[in-house]
Amino acid sequence: MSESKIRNMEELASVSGISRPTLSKYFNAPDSVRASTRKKIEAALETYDYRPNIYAMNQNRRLTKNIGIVVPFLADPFFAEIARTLEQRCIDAGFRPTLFSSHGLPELETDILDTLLSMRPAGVLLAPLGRASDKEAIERFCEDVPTVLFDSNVEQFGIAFVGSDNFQFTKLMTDYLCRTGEPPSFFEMRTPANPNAHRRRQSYLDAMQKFGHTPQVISVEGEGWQFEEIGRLGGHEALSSGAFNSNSILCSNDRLAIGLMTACYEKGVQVGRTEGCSIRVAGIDGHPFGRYTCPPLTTVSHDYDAVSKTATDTLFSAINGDVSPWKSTRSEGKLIMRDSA
Amino acid sequence: MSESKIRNMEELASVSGISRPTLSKYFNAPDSVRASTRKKIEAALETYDYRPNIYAMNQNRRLTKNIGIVVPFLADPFFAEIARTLEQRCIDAGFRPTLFSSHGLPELETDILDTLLSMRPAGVLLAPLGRASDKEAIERFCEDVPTVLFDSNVEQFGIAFVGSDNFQFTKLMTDYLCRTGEPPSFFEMRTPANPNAHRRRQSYLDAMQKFGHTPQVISVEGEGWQFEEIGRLGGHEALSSGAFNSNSILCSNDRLAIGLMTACYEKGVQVGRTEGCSIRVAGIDGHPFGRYTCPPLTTVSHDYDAVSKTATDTLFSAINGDVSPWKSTRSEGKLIMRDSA
DNA sequence: TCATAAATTTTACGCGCGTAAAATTTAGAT
DNA sequence: ATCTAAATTTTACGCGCGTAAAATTTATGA
Repeated sequence: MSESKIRNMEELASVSGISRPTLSKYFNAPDSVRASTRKKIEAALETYDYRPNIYAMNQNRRLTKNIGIVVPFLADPFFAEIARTLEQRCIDAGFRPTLFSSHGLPELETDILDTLLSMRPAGVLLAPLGRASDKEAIERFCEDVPTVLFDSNVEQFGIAFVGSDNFQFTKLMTDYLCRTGEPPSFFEMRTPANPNAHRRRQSYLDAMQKFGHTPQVISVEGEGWQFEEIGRLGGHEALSSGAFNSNSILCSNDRLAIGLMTACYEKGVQVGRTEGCSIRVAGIDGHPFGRYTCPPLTTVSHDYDAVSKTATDTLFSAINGDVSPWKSTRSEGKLIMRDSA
Repeated sequence: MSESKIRNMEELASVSGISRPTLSKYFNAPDSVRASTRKKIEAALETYDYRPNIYAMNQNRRLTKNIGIVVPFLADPFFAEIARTLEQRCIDAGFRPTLFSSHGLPELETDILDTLLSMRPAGVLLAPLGRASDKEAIERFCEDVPTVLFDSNVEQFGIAFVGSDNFQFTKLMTDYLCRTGEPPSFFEMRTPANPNAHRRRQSYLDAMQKFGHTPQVISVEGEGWQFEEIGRLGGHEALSSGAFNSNSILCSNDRLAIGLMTACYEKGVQVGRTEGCSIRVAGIDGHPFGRYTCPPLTTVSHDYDAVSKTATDTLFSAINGDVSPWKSTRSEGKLIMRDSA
């Protein structure tokens, strides 16, 4: 009943009859103390409501339980979703994830790495900005902190890369489009933020060649992460000038596709694969909102579970001391057939 | 040249010729030391690359420089955007923001408050889940930590509430729809996650009465934060049964509107305000993707800047000791006229 | 009952920095 | 040159916990 708040482990030791070092051991690994001792501690914990001071803990621990999760652009639902999954896996494994978004800004990305450095995290899951990243800063960071890169690869930094197989994604969709209609043109940003874009273009070219079709790549201007707007403006221009050789358009990513579809709407061009439609539009990424575009967007979805599981498993085993050579894992995607193509 | 890393403030003191307490003072407020001293410190800092241990700092400081930002659902671009703005303002003010998302889960929200408690933050910006929140947990939390609630209000907890004027939002849109076409029906979730929904319905009812029209509220079933899907399914049902008395539909929020528009598309119902369209759809929130729906969504946009500025200013002055009575601030929204209504 | 290993307690030290009070130096003005 | 207030240094203590080593207790089996 003495609801006097416990201030520190010392006080908890006196009221619980357990020594402070044993309490310390308990908080770091409840199973490392005898069952009877654990019972006593947990009983005391219910009466007294005490929680260790994380700053004192982290100051003295060799390694904190913190894990940093960094994504390039959190307002993109794709990253929001992958971040959510990663976060949950870290919590389940007993770590404390902290989420950061670079908001598309290279300086901010570097600042975040700086902040992370001072947090002395056990590990970091980093999706770099890509082209705009300060690669030297990332390299230096990876030397100090166990880091798994995901989504987009930058050299062979960190302990591993985990992402999606962009070649398989694009080939899958190119294949589908060729089988069900005209071979597609490819719609992309000329200077994409994300290096995956180059793999996607190349994979499109490879697939078209393999199928014996003539490829066409439409590269539109635009910088930054406002992909929808870039797609819309570029789409207007391409449609006006009759640039598309095909009535099937494969977009480098879903957000670009959403923008292109808006341009089509604004130009009165019917999108879809049914009668009366004059253009098919497909994307890549499995964007959560793709289901609700009009028409719903045909796309290739990332395997969020596989990517996040591989990324966290790799990081956790590295934290536990497993030293394996640098490795790249790329998950396959699933075709999501909807009405846009 | 002696690139030997500085381990702590003590070592920096010896190499810089400045005493440790003065260095401590510098790191807490660079302007609090003499200009000449600051020069010396900053010169040393460039040669030796040292950064204070945040855990040791936070352990001893009366108050940390941490600020928690909690949103109910980060995959919603509205919250991603407001979180981004808040984050930036905290950084600019010299604080260290940490971002959390409840992911729509009440237990997670409580866990986050627990985590925050152990971080001893200087303050917290909290957008609660709403109806599903553990109100007692929030109340207890607010007693211990200076907290500004935003987006959706829960009682009069914390030091203030900052949000949008949902009455003004809804009235503005209702007014617009009445002036430009048939008075709207109102489309909402029967059991909304967010309490703002009730204000919006009430405001719709008030406005309709004021304009002398008969209101109609369509409440659709569905739980959780998958608003688009709820809107789509509810939309299908309403369209099939001919439930709508009006050809103008005001949706309680943009995501619901996006779902309804998808339902319209799937039913072959033309949305828009031009010739040949049979239904107008409007939303509320200024959702970033509303510009790219087909047709683009007419909506009322939050004043992100005003909300985030008021929220952070309120919190910062509270942290600085200003004790003012609980206050609620609600910013007005701007009508964004597009093609859907 | 006794031996043995495991768990726990005791004891002691250190982590890196905040902070307070007193002693000293410095800057700016007289 | 002298004075005064501000800045700085010195000195000293504490924060809450990790961790190591030695001493002690406990559990388990023979």
